Amino acid sequence: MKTISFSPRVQRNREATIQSILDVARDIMREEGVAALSMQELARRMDMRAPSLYNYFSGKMDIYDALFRLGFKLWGEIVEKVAQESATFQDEIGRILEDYMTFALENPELYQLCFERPVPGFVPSKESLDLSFGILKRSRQRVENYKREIDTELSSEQILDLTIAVSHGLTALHMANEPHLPVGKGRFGSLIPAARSMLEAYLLGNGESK
Amino acid sequence: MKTISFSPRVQRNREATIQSILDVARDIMREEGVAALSMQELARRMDMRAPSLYNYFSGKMDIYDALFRLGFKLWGEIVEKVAQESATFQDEIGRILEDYMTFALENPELYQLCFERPVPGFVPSKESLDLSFGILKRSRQRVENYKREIDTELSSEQILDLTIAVSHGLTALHMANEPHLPVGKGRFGSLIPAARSMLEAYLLGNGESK
DNA sequence: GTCTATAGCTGGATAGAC
DNA sequence: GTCTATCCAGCTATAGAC
Repeated sequence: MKTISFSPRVQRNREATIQSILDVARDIMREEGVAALSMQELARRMDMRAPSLYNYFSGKMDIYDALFRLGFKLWGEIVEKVAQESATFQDEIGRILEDYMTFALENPELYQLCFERPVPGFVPSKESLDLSFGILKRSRQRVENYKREIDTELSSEQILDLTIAVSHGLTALHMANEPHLPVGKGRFGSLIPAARSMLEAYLLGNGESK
Repeated sequence: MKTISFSPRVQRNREATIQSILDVARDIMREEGVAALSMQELARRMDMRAPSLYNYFSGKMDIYDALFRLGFKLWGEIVEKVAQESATFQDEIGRILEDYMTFALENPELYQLCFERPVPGFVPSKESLDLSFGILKRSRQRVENYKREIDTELSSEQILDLTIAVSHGLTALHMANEPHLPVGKGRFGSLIPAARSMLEAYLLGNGESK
């Protein structure tokens, strides 16, 4: 009887609580839709009252913003890993096509929050936008380095944007139509090899097929 | 003094009122976000009380469903027009890339409702889904007819889906990043000619550039 | 067909006790 | 840091008078 009872939620410290809030928020967004997050439901699942959440975040938009940053942090790590592990431009295109869809499948709520605009009224903070823009800039730099082996009139920005557009098109349609199927399967997921061949052929003047 | 005063809204008949409700609903969705439509705001702008709307629609989801059908009706008309006016498969690909983005720019709220999933809880009725699937089937039939001039191992379904994915990728990113710019302009809008060349080269084995 | 009234609920956020 | 209490607002939808 030396201590009073503990809430089931881990209470170690402030950072752990913040982490837990973000995790639970992601659960809600995944289950009920990104735009359906509510402070009350979040508090309910945290075994808290809603006002307590305001000790950790200044409001709902602040939570969205933190998750927006988390999404780009995770995506940025994937991009860096792809860059390190790719020997050729072809490899890198193929990996990006696949890893973009994998990211969306594993983190659908972050994918939607970061790459679509499902929440009326949510505008990422400047700090968050800077983070996402930094990833874009590093990618442009990488394409610039590959530029000598690329046979096209397109600028390195255009090469990158075209690759992003193809990746996004396949992934967005996969998520909208067959989000239950894994990477590589389904109407759009199965088109990754074709999309890769298409981009390679167009950017490298190499007609080699899948 | 034979008649009492008229509401400013056109009262000719039921059909005109329904039309007007849908128009005003689109205004709201465009201004405040697709998911932000509300019966009260809708009634306010119609100079009605909210309960009166229920004489025309069974609820908010019924309005979304009507607009979903309208979106695919308009899009279907565009696809038919493109089909009629295109002499070659190349023409048709180029027109679709451009007209898909034009449709999104001119009807952003219908585009989002039909091709993204921004409204938690909205599921199109079977009737509406049948309409959208009919457009897809006719498009597949058209690609099948072109198949003889296409040099690829892809099925006609895959050819169509790859074209759709590229169109959607460019358009979705254009709408998310630079919706104020017209077709053909901006980071992604300006990539339409490149995307067209890429698809042509891949599907027709024709390296001819833009 | 339109209205008033209202049920019934959910939400974001704050004040202030402890 | 957490709570109770509360404000204030919004919403969908229905009942029933006219």
